[in-house]
Amino acid sequence: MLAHETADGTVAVRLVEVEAYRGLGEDPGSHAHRGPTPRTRVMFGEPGRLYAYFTYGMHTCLNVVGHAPGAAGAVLLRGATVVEGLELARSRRGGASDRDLARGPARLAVALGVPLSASGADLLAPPFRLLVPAAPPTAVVSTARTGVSGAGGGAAYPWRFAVAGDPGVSPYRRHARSHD
DNA sequence: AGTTTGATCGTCT
DNA sequence: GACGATCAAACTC
Repeated sequence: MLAHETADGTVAVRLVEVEAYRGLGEDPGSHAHRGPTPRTRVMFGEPGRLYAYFTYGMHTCLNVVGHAPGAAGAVLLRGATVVEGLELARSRRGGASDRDLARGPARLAVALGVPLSASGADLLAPPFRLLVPAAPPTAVVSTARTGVSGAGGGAAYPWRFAVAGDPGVSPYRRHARSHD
């Protein structure tokens, strides 16, 4: 579960879909594939931090940095259901259905009210709160990652993990520009 | 210094 | 199912 507190209040979500990315040549789909850059440097640092990036000219997506010592990597938060601050999440998402409030990585960032500038923040300290449920979900499925182009998008990297059948899981989409 | 591309979403058909 | 929005980072001269 991840919570974020602002002057407007607190929104908390239960994460039901994530994707894993690694760095340094091990994972062609990762932003950290070619080593650290100003944007991705946080992926090479302390686990438990936020890696937020801006994409498609208008969207912010959130990752939790997490990897073995000396490695690099992060987990993209792709889908969630709102468990606290429902009214605030609704107002931020302007008219979307309750199911769609945090169903998708960019929607999730909007619902939580996390700005791009928060990248690098410690998710274990205020205004954030990140915790693992006492009873982890049992029916977790792994599939190919969503929207990833090139070699990282195939079945070679089945690093998308979702709670089976949960309404907060986003629909699978293949990469927008992969034609045949 | 110029070009390309995207870990997406909402809207329209 | 298809497409446009919109811009920063990364890549190519």
